[in-house]
Order: sequence, then C-alpha cells, then structure tokens
Amino acid sequence: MAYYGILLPLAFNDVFDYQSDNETLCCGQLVVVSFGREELVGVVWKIGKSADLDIKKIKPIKQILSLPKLSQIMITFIQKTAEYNLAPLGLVLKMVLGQKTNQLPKQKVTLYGLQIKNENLQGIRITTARKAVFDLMQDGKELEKEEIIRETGVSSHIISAMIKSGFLYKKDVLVNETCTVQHINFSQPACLTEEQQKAADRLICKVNHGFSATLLDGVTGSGKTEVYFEAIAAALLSQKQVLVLVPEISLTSQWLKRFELRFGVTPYIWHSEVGIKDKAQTWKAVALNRAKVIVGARSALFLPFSDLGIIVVDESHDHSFKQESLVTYQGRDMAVLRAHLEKIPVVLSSATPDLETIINIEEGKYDCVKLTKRYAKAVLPEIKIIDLKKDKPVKGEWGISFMAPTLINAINHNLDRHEQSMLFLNRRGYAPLLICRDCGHRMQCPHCTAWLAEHRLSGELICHHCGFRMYTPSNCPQCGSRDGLTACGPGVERIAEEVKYRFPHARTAILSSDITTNYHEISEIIHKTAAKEIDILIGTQILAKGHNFPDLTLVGVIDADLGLMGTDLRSSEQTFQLLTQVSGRAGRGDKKGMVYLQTLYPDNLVLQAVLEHNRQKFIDLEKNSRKLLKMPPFGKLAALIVSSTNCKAAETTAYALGRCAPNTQFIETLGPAPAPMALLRGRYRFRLLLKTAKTINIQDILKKWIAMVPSKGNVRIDIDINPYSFM
DNA sequence: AGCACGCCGACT
DNA sequence: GTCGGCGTGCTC
Repeated sequence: MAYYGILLPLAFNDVFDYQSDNETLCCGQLVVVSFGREELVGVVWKIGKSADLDIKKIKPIKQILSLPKLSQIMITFIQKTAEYNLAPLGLVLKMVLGQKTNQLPKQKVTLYGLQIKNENLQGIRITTARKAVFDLMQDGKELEKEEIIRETGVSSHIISAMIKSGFLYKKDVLVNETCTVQHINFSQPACLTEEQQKAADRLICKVNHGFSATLLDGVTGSGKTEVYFEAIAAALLSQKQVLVLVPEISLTSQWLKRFELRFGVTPYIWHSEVGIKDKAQTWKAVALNRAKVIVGARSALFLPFSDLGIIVVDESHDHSFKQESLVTYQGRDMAVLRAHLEKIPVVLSSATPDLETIINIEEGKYDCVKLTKRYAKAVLPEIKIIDLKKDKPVKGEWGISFMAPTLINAINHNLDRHEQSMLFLNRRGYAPLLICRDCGHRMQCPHCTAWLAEHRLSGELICHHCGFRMYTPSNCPQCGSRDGLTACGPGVERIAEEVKYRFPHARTAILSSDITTNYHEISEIIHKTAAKEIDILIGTQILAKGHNFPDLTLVGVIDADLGLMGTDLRSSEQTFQLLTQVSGRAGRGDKKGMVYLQTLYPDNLVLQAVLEHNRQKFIDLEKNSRKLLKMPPFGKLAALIVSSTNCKAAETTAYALGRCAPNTQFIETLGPAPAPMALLRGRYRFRLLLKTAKTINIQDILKKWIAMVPSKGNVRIDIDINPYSFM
C-alpha cells in the first residue's frame, strides 16, 4: 500500500492524500478519486503522505487513467503559472484539465439495433416511419439515435416507441478512439514577397533551436499571417505540434480558410464556445500527439501538448489575452513562459505591439522581425481628423446626428463609387445611458456602479458589467414622466439608425458582440462584406481584428476620444492600438483607403501619432510617462480587490490591509479606496495598488502582506499581477 | 467550489 | 413547535 498526494482541480494550494495498491505511480499521472461526495480527476503531485492524518480517513485512488501523464514541463508550467499570478495550484490545474469530463475515459455512446428480423414482421402494424427504420437497420447495423433520425427522417419519438414495443434494443458502448493523426499537406507552396520571405526565413531558423521569443512586427495588411505560416510549416515538417493563440473573437472562418489553403487541413479549435464533446476529443488528441495544429483563445495555452514545436501569438497586443477572472494571467506572457520551459520558439505577431514587448526587444530579450510594406499594391490609408467643434453634425428629422458633414460626404462618395465603408464605435447598444428629461433620474444597474445601456433592438436596458437586464420602462421610474426618458449618447445601434435615414438605399449590417452572438453569425456578416453584399458595415471592436476586405476604402471612427480620458494605465495605449488597427482595415486592396477620426480634441498627441502613422512618436510619449510614474514595464504593479456582499466587511479588511502596507524605498502602496466599480455583481469592492521596483519579488511581498490580515469567510481578496483594467 | 452543520428569526 | 435564512468550516 502506497500513499500519494493528489492535486485536485479546485481552489486549493496543496494536495490531498490518497492510497493505492499500486506502488509505482509517478508524478503527473491522471487519476480518479472521490472527494467529498463528488468524483474528480486529479493528478499525482507528490509521492508519499503529505498530511498528518488518521489513516482511516485516507480514501483509495479509484482509477488510474490510461492517458499520458502530465510531463515534467507541464508540472513546472502549472507551478510557475500559479506562483507568478498568485493563484491556487488547483485552479491552474483546472485550466489544464479543462472540462471535468475531458479525461474521463468511458465516454458512452448509446447504440440502437434491430431486435427482430424483417422477415418476421407478420402481424405487426407497420407504419411508413417504422418501415424506414426496419429497412435501414435490417442488416444488423447498430447506430446512434441521431444517425437513425438523419438517415430516415423519423422523429426520436418513434424510436422510443419502437424500443418500448421491443422492436429495437439499445446498448451502451464505450466510445472507440477513432481520432487519427492529422495529416498535413505541404504541397501548397507559399506565395511571398521578397520582404515576407526574408522575414519567414528568419523565423524558420528559430524552429528546432531551443527557446526564442520574436516579435513579428508588421504594419496592418503586410501579411504577417502568411509569414508565420512558414514558421509553422517548418515545425510541422519536423513532426512537432503547433499552437496558435488568437484573440477571442478573431478566430474567423477567414483565418481558417487561409490556413486550410496553405496546409490542406483544418486545425483543432479551442475556445469557450466549443462544445464539451469536441473539447474532450481535442484534449485527448493533443495529449496523445494526434492533433498537430491547434488554434485557440488564451485557454488553449494550458492544453497538455506532448511534443510542442512552436507557439504563435497572433495580434499579441490584444487585451483579450489577459484573463481577468478566476486565475488572472496575461496569456502572452504565459505563452513566453511555456515556450521557455518547452525550449521552443514563440512568435508574437502584431502591428501595434505593447510597450512591454518593445522594451523586451530594446533590452535584447526578444528578437524582432519587421515587415514594412503592405501586401501587393496596397498602401497605408490616409488618416484625417474631423474636429467636431468646427465640423458639427447637423440634426436630422430623426433627431440628433453623430456624424460630421465631412464624413457623410465621404460615405456618399464611396457609395457612388460602389466601394465599401465601415463605421466604428466601440460602444454596444443604442445608447450608453437613459436620463429623464423631467427629473434628471438616470437608469442605473442595481448590482453595479454603472449606467444601464439602452438596447433598442431587444427593447431592454442592459448592464454591460454584470449582464443585468430589464425591459425599457415607458415611464420614468422616479417621477413617472411619460416621455421623459431620453437616450443619451450613441451606441452602434443608434449609428445604424442614422445611417438608415441618411443612406436609405445602402445595404448595411451591424457587427457587435451582443447582436451577433455566435461565430456563425459573425462569419456570415464577414463573408457578406467580403463578397461586397454590404455597403456600410457598422460595428464595435470586433471590426478591428484582422479582417481583410479589399474593397473597403473608408473607415469612419465615430468617437476617437472614447478611451483617451481613461484613468487606466493602458487606456492611451489601447486607444492607439485600436485606432491603428481599425484604420488598418481601410485600403487593403489596390485602392487607397481613407480614414476619418471624429474628435473633440484634435490636438491630442495620441491622435496625432495615429494620424501620422507614427508609432515611434506614440511609444516615446508613452515610455516617458510610464517611466516617470515607475509603471510597468519600468516597475511592477499589482492590484488587490477586496470584495464582499457586505460593504462594511469589505471595508474593514481593506483598511486592515492598508494599515499594514509594506511601504519602503522600493515599495509603494496606494489605497484602499472604493474601486472604480465600487459595486460589481452585487459585491462591494475596495482597491489597493502595490507598486514596486523591478528588482523586487512582488509575489513574495503580496503573500506576506495578505497573510497579515485575518481572512474572513465573506471577504475575498483578488490579486491581479500587472492589471490591465483598473476597474 | 460545493455541501453540511448549526444557530437564530418568522409563521402554521 | 417547525421551516429556512446564510455564516462557518471541511473535504484526503
């Protein structure tokens, strides 16, 4: 009898002891154990007993899974990820194991077969539907319910009835692992420009040569994707697995098509919307080294690759690589960590790299490969600023206008020439706020410090932070005024409304994450746009991501100031990136693009940098301001959010933390203060910030600091290393 | 995270 | 007298 410390996918930092007759288990092996009243997949983490515990309480390991064990690299990756982000080990393991059922071996399939032969049908009432089933299955076939339905068109009701009357039998079978090794087709040659080929060659050199981090730095439309495809090809040629991380929303069928065209194979896909059945298959295929290419959102980074050869982080500047809930981590950084442990190259691809990456290049930690020219005949678009104070929108018969005459003229011009236009506003819904004209009442979320946004298409008011929704009231809830409630400010729906009035004959579409909720709908609009079935595309930041519309020649940014006033450390960087990316959608074909930025602050330096396509100007600006404030990447930063459903309890803990703040020459703390979102999802929140010199181990400081205040059940302390959102 | 245990207020 | 609120602590 041997004892093992098992790490479970729950919010614990330590193992639980279990016993087994098998004395030869090793660390990393996947096992099934019962925990409390549930059954869990865990991992052998320590050999021997860890806790001083009554032997009678130690339960047996129920089952040892016949899947490959987690590699030493994987174990180290879990440890380092937990350590760096101050997350419980178990929660990081949970990200690795993914869906609870992924690893459970017995995935049952229920098969149906015919109980009686066709020739023995005398005396049985036989309907056409039943006949169809008999005909289909007479040669002893055993099929799944869905297959029978698909083949015969009968309803599942009829199958149930046939089982009841004994015509069909049903049996459960363990699913057979049919998944085979992905076959890559290398016969499709790449078609690259000279500059692209040079860049590709430099990336290819890194494959099979240990760890390296490289920024693939190319202007929008320079064909970065085709370039990193060549590095992928090199890794695949040496039989290695490939991981491509993409921002959440940009995994479009457009990207997949390009991939399939080059490699003749569909990559395995991993993101939150993939169903659990597919996820389970992908997980196993990755672990068994049958899946060679995986493309996914940040969570794909935690898949148990057995022979990874390269990681590509596409649009690496994108903020969606930063996970903010449960375990907070920066996917881009964790990708570099994993590549380091796996001793493989990681390629960060972006037209607007973040300051962290740029500093890493300047310090010689990362390499940089540049692409300076747009693909084929395309040139960078011309960007113009519209000063909304001088070029005022003119009110129309539908109400207030949000588009300056200059922009409207440009769109009209574009419609005449049958070229496409895109209007960008990073705000969902119809209006961000409803205010009562009679009493001044503003519609606020009951669970958050936030206004409710009006969504006119669904007739609802929605909180964009917690998802609270209610039907839009007809009367003001405070003063009862019948038509006092007035939409304040624009959202994409409102822009679409104005577009409909102004350009009644144009074919328009809205692309916004709440209207087009799934990948299918998004893909459809993208395809329609690419096929020139849309004249004016209106949307939120989904539009900024790598889409390629050759006939799109005009981009109008409705509110370029959105985000400029943010209190956030990264808000100006994000604005610069977003505006550059959005502008980059224009003029990707052989016609020159035109971009208009509507603003109230035409002299703003960030806008000026966008206007001049002058990234260096922006970077210098940003570098100086962060250096001055000793903010990342020139110092380290962590945010602590103390939250509770009980306001007093959260406040008490927050102030207790404040009183024992570890201030020194190199460590500075701020707060506590009510968090910018003082109430979120029904929890009262206080925030503290910890800023240290680069040489300080900020994790150690945090651990010691938090240990100084007694933990209370109701109060939660969330730690965010290198916070992106200051909310 | 679940889930049970347990200690107080409301109500048949 | 019981039903049920959720604060506290445990799960090998």
